[in-house]
Amino acid sequence: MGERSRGVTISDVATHAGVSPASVSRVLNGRTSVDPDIVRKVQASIATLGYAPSLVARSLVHGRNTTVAMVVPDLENPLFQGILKGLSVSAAADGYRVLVADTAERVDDEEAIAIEARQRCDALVLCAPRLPEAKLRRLVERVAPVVVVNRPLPDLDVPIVGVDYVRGIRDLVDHLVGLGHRHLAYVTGPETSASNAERLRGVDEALAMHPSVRIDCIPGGSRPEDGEAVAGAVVEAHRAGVTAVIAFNDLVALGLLARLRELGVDVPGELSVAGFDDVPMARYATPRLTSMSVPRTEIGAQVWVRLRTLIGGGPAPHTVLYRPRLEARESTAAPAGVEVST
Amino acid sequence: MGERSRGVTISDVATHAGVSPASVSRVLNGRTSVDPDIVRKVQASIATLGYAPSLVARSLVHGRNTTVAMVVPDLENPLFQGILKGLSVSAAADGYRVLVADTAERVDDEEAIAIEARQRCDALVLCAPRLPEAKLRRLVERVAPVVVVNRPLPDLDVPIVGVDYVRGIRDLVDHLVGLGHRHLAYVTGPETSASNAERLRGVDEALAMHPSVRIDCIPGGSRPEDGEAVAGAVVEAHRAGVTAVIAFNDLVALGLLARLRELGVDVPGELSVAGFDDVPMARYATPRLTSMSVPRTEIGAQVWVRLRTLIGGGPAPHTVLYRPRLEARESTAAPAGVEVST
DNA sequence: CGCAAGTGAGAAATCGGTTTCTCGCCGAGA
DNA sequence: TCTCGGCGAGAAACCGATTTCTCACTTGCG
Repeated sequence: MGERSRGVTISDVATHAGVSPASVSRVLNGRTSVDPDIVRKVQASIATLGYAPSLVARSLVHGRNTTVAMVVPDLENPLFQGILKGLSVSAAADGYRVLVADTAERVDDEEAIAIEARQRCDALVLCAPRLPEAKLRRLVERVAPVVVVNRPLPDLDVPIVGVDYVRGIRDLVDHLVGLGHRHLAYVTGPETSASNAERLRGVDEALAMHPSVRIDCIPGGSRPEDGEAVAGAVVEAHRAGVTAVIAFNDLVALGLLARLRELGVDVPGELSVAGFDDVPMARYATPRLTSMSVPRTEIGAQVWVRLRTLIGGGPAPHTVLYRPRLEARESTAAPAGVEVST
Repeated sequence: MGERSRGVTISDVATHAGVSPASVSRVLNGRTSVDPDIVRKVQASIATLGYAPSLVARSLVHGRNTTVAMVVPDLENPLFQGILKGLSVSAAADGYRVLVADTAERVDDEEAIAIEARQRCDALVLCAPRLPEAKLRRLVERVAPVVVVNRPLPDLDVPIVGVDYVRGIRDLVDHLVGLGHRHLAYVTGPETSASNAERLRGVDEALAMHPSVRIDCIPGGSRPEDGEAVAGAVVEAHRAGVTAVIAFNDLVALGLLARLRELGVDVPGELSVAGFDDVPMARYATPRLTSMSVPRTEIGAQVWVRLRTLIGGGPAPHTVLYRPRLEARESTAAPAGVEVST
């Protein structure tokens, strides 16, 4: 595969150097000591013939690829991009490469794609926010070693790296309530999304902690278009008393922000808007978008740490949840007519 | 690798079914006709044992991986993300997977990374906007089959898929001149970037076509931070008479836009701003950003078409350049005091 | 000086499949 | 009835490395 000269093999090198293939292999891997004379001859032959060992053949012998796969629903999602980046860079430091498998949001193909991808690699990273939990559990067992991203899977010893959306939403609500808001709205994500369910739990918990606060739900989505589409409903909610809106994620928030401006709604003067994920563009929005920051590349790095342990035969590493950090920017402020008390 | 049961091989299946490994292989691949009885027995055994053939072993025999690699300087760049998406989806349709190799902008490692990535795969996609041309030419020969993205390489029969930045800039200048602007500024990209060089050629050609127009260059960069950083210089240029700014890309333009707003500059009232690439967020900026749209995923798809031809041993496919399409939005308008004539 | 231990290099087995080779068996035509 | 062609299945070679096995040759110590 990797050889440009259409196939110079280890035997070719051996013949050319007048030694056995085994010796060439020894020189290459330096496991045992070999006669300096042979080393020199072999190295010369390698250089002359332009030999590069076949990684496939090596993989066959060693039973591993030094490759891992990452299955994602949509490569265009900034969250997964960040994770991929972090994973790919960390893995590279250990000589591993990452293969991507975009399921194009087709939940039905997800299982097959994951299995196929797994066959090519030593391990798998699974980002499957939409896959029903039962299916996911079955799948996870089949494709071990595997690390799951952003899905709680109680009672399964699969390492998970995720974001504490529940806590994140609570913190975000706290921020808004602290500013003086009492009537909020949450623009929901895709119904089947696991992380949307988490966020809804966050909303519930926040309500429990702030009995005087009300949070309405507005059906939304996960992309900027959804944010634009929901702007009308948001304006209505605003008329009904809502003073702050939390969007499922930043993409939705950014779409919403753009449309609100066109509708003449002043953010944050009339209405506060917050997103989630802190995508790179959030801080360049108008107004700069308040968001909950999640360490995308750090998550990717942590995924790699766990994957590496599993590949090495180590015990299942612990699950880890990152608590999002509030990035308070311009899009959230005290509601009209409320003095900020400090 | 892919087998969960720690290695059930084709021989195990053969033994269990009471036939030869060769027959199992025949059943699996269906090349020649086999006794229906054997087929049934083999399939039963496969199901019972939960057998899955080793793709590595297959690769060794066939001499190919059904995997291609894509080398990118930075996975966080929306352009490369789009290309990766398009490539990955198209390749998947033909049973190929894509391996990513992020060089983290380290030009010096690019060559080694590319070669290593190539060894694992059947072919390579090279995105190397900063690699010096001489090095790139050498590299391209070593890693064939390869498709190059966004780099002109005259007199080398390597298929290239790219964007016609020269033409794009010319069209963008035309747009601004058409609006009435006569004094523009171009915020440059990274000095070593090949596509920045192309854009500069576009600037030159535009100047040649519009003798009365003046275009100043302002050293910039490729990220939003660079756009913010350059805002001061842009304001100065504005004072000196510049009425429209073209940024190296959308990221820079968006950063610039955010900072200009803070500086109290009205866009497009006082100053028009345009970007390049039409990243997803461009249309949600404030004001919605005028940009030159490049078909990111389509480029990825075209890369795959060419790669597939090369892998199949076909003749080097033709190079293709996409002409960016103007997406005129709110961030560009006629300069103050100029009536738009139509 | 002789024998055991140590060293290093080639031969051969192995990884897990595919593909070619070979041969037995069948039916058809002479 | 004999032979030739065709077909199908097992045996064996092969893909390109690594690793174990084997053995000749040193070396060291008694």
